[in-house]
Amino acid sequence: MCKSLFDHIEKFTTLNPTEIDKLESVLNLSRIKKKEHVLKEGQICNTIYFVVKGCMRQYIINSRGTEQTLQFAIENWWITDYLSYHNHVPSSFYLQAVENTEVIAIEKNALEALLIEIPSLERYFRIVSEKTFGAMQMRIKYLFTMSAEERYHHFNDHFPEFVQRVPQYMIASYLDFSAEFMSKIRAGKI
Amino acid sequence: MCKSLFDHIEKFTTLNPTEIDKLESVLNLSRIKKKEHVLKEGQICNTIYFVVKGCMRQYIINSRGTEQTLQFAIENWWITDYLSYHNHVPSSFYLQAVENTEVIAIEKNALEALLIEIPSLERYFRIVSEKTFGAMQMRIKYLFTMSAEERYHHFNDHFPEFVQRVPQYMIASYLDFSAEFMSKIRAGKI
DNA sequence: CGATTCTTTGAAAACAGTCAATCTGTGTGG
DNA sequence: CCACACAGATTGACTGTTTTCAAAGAATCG
Repeated sequence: MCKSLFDHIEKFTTLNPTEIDKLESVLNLSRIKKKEHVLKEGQICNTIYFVVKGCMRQYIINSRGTEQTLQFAIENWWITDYLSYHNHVPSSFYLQAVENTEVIAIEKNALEALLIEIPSLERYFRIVSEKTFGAMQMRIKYLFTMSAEERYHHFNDHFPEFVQRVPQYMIASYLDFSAEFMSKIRAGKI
Repeated sequence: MCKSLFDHIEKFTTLNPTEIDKLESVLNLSRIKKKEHVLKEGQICNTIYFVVKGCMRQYIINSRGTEQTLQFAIENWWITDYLSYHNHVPSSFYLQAVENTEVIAIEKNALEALLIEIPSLERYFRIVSEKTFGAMQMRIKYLFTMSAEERYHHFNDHFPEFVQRVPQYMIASYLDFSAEFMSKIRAGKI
């Protein structure tokens, strides 16, 4: 069901029935199995994804062969590699389902054409992008100013349900410390 | 002169003469002296800034009283605190001129009204925001995967002129290490 | 169950920070 | 034009946080 997307759009702008129809025609509802990838390093990203249900993540594999999660997307978040998407260059990232996930996928060509046709939709994506950017600025602030332990507690306090939901090693790398260290923080051994 | 902004807009979309006039009417050209602030922590950010000439930075003061630069904006970049701007909450950041800087400032109210009027402009800001977001994703990747020394060399290789232009302690904090450590890297003592 | 996948533990080591002192350069006022 | 003040850069000794590695212990899933 695409209702959650339309509800989300309603928060920022309005679409008339014709516009809704047009938008609906470019949406591809898709189920991604846990651990399945929708993008791998080296591929060009031509799609943006809206999470209807479940959880996606963006990660890289570092020089020691360990996965590091850079971003999560849960219900009502968009996720893609915007650099690859806009510049048509190979991606540096993996996009993977953390759980069995339902997404709405939109292809770049179809979307870009539609955005020119529907200013309200352009507006929606502008606002969402700017807000996400604001969240990213705060994320960098936290990474820069808090110790590993502080980052863990802060995240745990703000997203307790999320911490239950995904494997610890993904949270650890998202907060930029090792899975072992997170385990020690949790055990109160720090 | 606002030519640089119009040139930048031309890269992504086109405005007709009427639209250019309307846009021009909301632009405030302003000179910011080196070290002068356009936003301080606790204030609500109602303005976005386009750097015509010079350099601005976003920074915070950490718990030990040290400034940490989170973002730079040089010629043709936009800078603001998007969280404060969109949610109308007190900012966590300082926005300051690194050099004597010419900016084009636009007030939120005027801009948001204009964006509804001029879809092409909405389009411009959407694309710029998404591209900046893509750059931020890469920045986080570098922060996560490279050692302090690697980050320094990488930055130095990609932006040698910029490293000359701003104080080292700002670069150091932008790359998330101490000024002292940067000094040691430069001296080859690492 | 049996096989992964994920988490925990402890010891040793590395990386980078802190602090305090010194050095360098640059712009300003006398 | 000099002297001084101040901002920025460097240095070394010490400290501490976090990583790495390896091994063992839970938990989950077909």
